[in-house]
Amino acid sequence: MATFAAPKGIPEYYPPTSAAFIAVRDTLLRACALAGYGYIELPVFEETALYARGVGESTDVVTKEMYTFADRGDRSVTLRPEGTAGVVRSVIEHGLDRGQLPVKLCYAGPFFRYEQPQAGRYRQLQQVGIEAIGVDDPALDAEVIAVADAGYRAVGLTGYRLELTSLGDENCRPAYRALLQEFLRKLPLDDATRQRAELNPLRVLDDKRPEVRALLADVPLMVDHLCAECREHFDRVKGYLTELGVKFAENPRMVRGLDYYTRTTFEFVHDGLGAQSGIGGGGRYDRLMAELGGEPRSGIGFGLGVDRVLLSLQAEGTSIGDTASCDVYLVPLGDAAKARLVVVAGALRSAGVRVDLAYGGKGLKGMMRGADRSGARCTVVLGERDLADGTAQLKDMVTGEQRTVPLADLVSAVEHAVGDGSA
RNA sequence: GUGGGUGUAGCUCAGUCGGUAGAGCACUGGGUUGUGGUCCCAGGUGUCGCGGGUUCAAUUCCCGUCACUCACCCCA
Repeated sequence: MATFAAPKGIPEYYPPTSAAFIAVRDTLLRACALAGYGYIELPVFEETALYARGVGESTDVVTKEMYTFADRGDRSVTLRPEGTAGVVRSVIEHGLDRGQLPVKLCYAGPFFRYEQPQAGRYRQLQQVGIEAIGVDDPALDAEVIAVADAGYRAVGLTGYRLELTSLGDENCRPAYRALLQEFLRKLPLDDATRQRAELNPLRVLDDKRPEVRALLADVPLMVDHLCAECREHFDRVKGYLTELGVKFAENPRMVRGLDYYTRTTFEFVHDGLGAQSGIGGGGRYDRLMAELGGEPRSGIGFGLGVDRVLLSLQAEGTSIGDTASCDVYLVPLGDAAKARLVVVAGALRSAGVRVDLAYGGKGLKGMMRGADRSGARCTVVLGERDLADGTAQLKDMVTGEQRTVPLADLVSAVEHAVGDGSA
């Protein structure tokens, strides 16, 4: 009998670890909500041209990493490789930028890139992201970065750092690009790198090979060739971050893989992860709205990798999320007791208490073991003797203390026990 | 797409210098016929990734292949 396996490179989260996944995703989303970002749920696939034009024709993401296929109507569609293009498309399509600006949106979900999987790099990756469109105030750049930082701290991460730079804009980048190319052409580079220098020269700055790094010792840097406007914008972003207490380091050689970035660009890095050390990143994309056919509005946002945050937490030895499957575990001895506890379970669930019940024909010891494994704070044991007395046994699983409560008061007694942590 | 590593029980792995295999964890029951966590006892499962070669005999050696994994590239 042939068996099935999940597609290559796709992580799955099931209990008990799914609790941490949910907790990280929701905590990051909470950080976004705290700053006024409204949730947007987007299609998981879009017209291929949206990404080709939005992300950039020359990027690796577009040229070799997209899940592209023809639908039954022979339209070319692509599983979303990132979130920003879809958000911007939706903003334009629904005129979300006609109201008060900036439009502030956040999202969460799976993204897809056809890459060779390795530690921390998956073909289906989970991101939480935000986009703020329509205002180019440097205070907004600082806010976006601070929201990411707050999110990481809220999930309990400590060992990460923030790298920051400015990529300039359409006024100063073309001149710098030409300057950089001129510099690179004089270097003894291999063919592949030479080709990259012509196509996307900024990408060469990111080369990790020591011999290439050595050649680049005196390479001209964008931050030294920013126009006055970009210079001031960048300085003010840094000023706001300092006032916010968000620590950062300038990395003038930072390169992002998506073409739409302008001006402020940042990346959060965690050193406990191995080769794939970026746990989140983003930046400003002041030309994307116009590029995709909308009003020429600025924008800035980030994408945070939920999978990599989970790996980072693991590397730090930190845990997050409640792995207990219920608050109360009900243990019936006999059919009459079970009939009664099934009803109690329903009543408790209506009251918002997480309840599980021992099913199957296990002995008391086995059912109590089930109670222990469930992580429940307390257990209700109901047998024939209790039933005859009109009572039940309520046991605190931490202290081991057990007391008798009238069946009539059971629901409120359990609510109380679960609420204040003592039976 | 290119390299290295690894494929043995549900999981983590040991092992067989060639004679068809074990431990821990997990699970179930019992010790305790109405009480979990610690302890003790008992219980089961494997086409040893797949295909071929050498051999009396291959899970072991050889070749191929697939999968997983780490890394390059790139990114979350």
